[in-house]
Amino acid sequence: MKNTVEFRSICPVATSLDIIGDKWTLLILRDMIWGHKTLFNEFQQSPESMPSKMLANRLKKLEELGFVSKRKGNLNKKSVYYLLEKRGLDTFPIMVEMAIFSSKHFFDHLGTTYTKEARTTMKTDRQGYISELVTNYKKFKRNLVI
Amino acid sequence: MKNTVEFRSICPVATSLDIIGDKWTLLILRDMIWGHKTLFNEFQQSPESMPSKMLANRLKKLEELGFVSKRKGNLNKKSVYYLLEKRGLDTFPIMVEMAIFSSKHFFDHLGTTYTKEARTTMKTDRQGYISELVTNYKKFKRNLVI
DNA sequence: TTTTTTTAGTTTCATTTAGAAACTTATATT
DNA sequence: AATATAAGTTTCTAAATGAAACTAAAAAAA
Repeated sequence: MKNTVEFRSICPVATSLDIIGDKWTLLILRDMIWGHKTLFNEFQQSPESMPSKMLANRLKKLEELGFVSKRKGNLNKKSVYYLLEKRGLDTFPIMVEMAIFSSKHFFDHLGTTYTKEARTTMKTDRQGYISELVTNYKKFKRNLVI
Repeated sequence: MKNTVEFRSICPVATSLDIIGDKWTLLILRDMIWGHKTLFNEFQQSPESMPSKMLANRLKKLEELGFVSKRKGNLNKKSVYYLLEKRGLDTFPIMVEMAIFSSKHFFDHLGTTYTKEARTTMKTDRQGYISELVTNYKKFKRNLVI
């Protein structure tokens, strides 16, 4: 098992794909940003049912790359909290573009209900939407009692 | 080998990952948009050296999904031209965000030279940058003699 | 016209990665 | 003391990747 990222070229798109180009990595960050999830078993509850082996593997990689940090609970010593760092938050614009793309082109497959206005907000005030969610996350992180 | 995309959930981010969440798919689209590449062997020349099996597999998938179209050459009957359709062009904003992300966070790895001003243009006039490249591609496609 | 080259793939096979499921270890709760 | 919970790890099978050799049709060269 490899533990360092291999860069295939100096292309910025390829470089991003070398890091986040798989089916699971971004879903963890999605759950952190949109769902304020922090615990291993919270990530497991997501509708995509990430296998625990994959989850452990990707959390480790995300930590090594400085996307997230890991904190052992003080109150409950069995809990391990994963929190977003700046680098992790900076993947958010990529995910927003992904959301805009798939709700435009794969609309049928996504639930009509939540797609309609969510997409409108993202498109009409993309930067504002991003900023607000980032601000919210930071507040959540500040107030979190571990 | 599977030939239909399986959607794991109705999350718009997950849905995009189900389609473009791998190390090769977007690189083909990158070469089409930025490099105006159209032929099988042109894609093979890219610095990431995509294996021909992967390339054939991904081109087929991209065609099935309506991201690209395939045209047999008139002039040279042995050439097969791959061209971007609207759906393929619409992945461009995702790639731009990827480029902004990796040139910000993995600067050391990318060549200093081309990173500096390319990133400035993308950030300061993101929408303009996107529109121009899309316009350029459309012009290229219109004028292409097959 | 025969030979060689080019283009666009396909096939084969070894290696790597993914994923399901059962298991483990430390801590917490009853 | 017994049971449950959280966060993983291990094991094993299936699927995807990738290197390399191969193929078929068309074009160019000899």
